[in-house]
Amino acid sequence: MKTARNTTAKTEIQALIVSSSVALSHSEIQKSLEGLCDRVTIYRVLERLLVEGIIHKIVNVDGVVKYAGCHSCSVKHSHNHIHFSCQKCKSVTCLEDVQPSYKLPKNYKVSEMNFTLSGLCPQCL
Amino acid sequence: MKTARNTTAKTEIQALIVSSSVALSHSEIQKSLEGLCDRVTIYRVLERLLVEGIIHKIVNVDGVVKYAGCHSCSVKHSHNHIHFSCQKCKSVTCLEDVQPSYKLPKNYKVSEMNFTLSGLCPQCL
DNA sequence: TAATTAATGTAACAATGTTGCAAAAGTAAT
DNA sequence: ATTACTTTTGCAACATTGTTACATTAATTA
Repeated sequence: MKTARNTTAKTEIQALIVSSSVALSHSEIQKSLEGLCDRVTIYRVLERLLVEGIIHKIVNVDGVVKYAGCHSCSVKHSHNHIHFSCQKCKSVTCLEDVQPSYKLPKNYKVSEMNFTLSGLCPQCL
Repeated sequence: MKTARNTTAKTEIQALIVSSSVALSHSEIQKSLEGLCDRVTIYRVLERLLVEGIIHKIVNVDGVVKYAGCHSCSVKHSHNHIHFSCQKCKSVTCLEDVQPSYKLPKNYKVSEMNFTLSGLCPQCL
């Protein structure tokens, strides 16, 4: 059977993302790790953490892909929360408590939601 | 002064996007044009159409960048509408009538909204 | 029709992401 | 601790998407 292994790369990357208050991009992670492992390894570890449900992936409004830890998914793994993207410092934050409402268009079957607000975060305001 | 010129590339690309019921990606546009112009020209024409406010840019939840015509922006150019992304046929549609509501988090200044619902579109349902 | 300059094609480059394969490193059993 | 097994890694190569510089082409105006 296939058993997952705990490697330095995985441990470090996971700790980095989970302890961060904002979502991190691949290149930001790479910079933080300072050559601990290869570029490709980071991609593969991220993929693994996604599958394991430890982190989730966010495509920002500018197309930059970021990763954030799953803080409130311990019981049910869902990501129907708003993300806030700061136009000044480029940070992406999960606003886990904000649940938007909308009138469901007919004949559409919704299975996922992706809601990002852009503007200025509290730090940049 | 700088005067815009009507070229074949611009005319064709604009017609393609405006007449399409779904948002189109760069590669989809390139396929449709069948070598009418270079890859780079398409990027430049798209940039021009964006600046002129004829089309708008959508970054889909999967990170694919798409372009759609501005149908209801004749008076005021705003794009605070929902987009629907079909997980089966990969189409992205503007649901211009749907306006979501949400409780604004304090200390955040919102200037833009990006809301995409994923699932199955009427054609794929 | 000629002059002006916007727009294009080409080539080169950068960033991001994926894949195949051999080497390295966890894990479990001896 | 050593061995055997197989996951994970590093490397190289490649694909896609997007940008930039520069010479050429072509749209507009006089």
